[in-house]
Amino acid sequence: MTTATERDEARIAARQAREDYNLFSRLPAIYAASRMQGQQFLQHGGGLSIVEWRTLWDLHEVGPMTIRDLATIQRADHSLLSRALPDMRRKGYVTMRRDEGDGRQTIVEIAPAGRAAYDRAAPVMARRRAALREVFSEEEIAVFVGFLDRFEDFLRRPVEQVLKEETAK
Amino acid sequence: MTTATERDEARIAARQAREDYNLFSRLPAIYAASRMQGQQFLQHGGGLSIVEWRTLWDLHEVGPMTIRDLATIQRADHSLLSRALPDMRRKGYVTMRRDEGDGRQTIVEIAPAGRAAYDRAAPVMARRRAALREVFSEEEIAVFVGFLDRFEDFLRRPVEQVLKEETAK
DNA sequence: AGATATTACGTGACAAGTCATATAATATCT
DNA sequence: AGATATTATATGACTTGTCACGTAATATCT
Repeated sequence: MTTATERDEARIAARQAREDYNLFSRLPAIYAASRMQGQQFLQHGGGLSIVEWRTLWDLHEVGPMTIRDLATIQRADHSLLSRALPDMRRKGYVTMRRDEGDGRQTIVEIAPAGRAAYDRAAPVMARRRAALREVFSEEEIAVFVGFLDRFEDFLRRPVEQVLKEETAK
Repeated sequence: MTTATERDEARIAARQAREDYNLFSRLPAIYAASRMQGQQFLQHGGGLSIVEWRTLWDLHEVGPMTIRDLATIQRADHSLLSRALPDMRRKGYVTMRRDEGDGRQTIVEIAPAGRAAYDRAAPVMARRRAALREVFSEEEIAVFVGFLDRFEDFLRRPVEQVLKEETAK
């Protein structure tokens, strides 16, 4: 706690250096930078949005899927896909049909225009991934992903559980 | 590339497992989970939003700052703070005054109601950070932060530079 | 067979980020 | 002293996430 009444550049710099080690503080900027960079790469590869790219890539690699399947692979809420897909259908990128066996489900499939858009963006995005592998070794990525797994497990613990453990101590 | 015409659960599972090792794919969900969990913690600690909490914490630790200072510490665009602060002033959390020496700058200072809101949220958020230290050792956090630093450096490289390096090869 | 529970998707509402642009104030240059 | 360049903030517009809720279809139970 400070009783400082005037702006103090040294304190500002110290605060920033300290927050560099706060994982919670680091994520917003890194995530935003990743998204912005991804969007810029896609601008060079045909102009797809991040969600469009991700979805076409998934459909291209896996084949037809439900909205729930896409949400599961992308670790996102189904509403994100539910909202994006009608526009993608309008652009001719995908087809959407109700599943004959289960009327609740929608089967999404890549369409020729989507395949073309995928073909245009894929080399650019592959270059991005290759460039990252010049910065991190395969072993380092494995360790990094291990940290992310553990961090995500922590983030998904119920808040009440985390707060209750303190009371038990 | 697949020519699959039917939904295939094994392919879906394989795709998801593979994307687990794609750092770009991992970030959106982890960032969103961090934010949602942070909001839930704050609900237990007085109801501040994430941006409000971060800002009050910074002002409490450092003292008066400009909007640019806050944006620098939080590694965020100045517009995020510029937008949040008038509401925080309206709630009595902060005061805002033009700098006498430089009329372009706004000096933001924590106010009594902000200090009270900070005091209520701080123990809850401290518990969150303490709980994370039970999951990661200090050494592991240092390595993790090193990876994040390198990743962020990569993410901030101009796209043209990354794409040009391929051409040079 | 009918009632109840569960699941899949669509939509409302919102938070939190960014980039771009405009305005005002200051710094620098000639 | 005046012109030009730079900087700080405010605002427009947008993207991408989530949670909550409603509707429709299916699964399960009695």
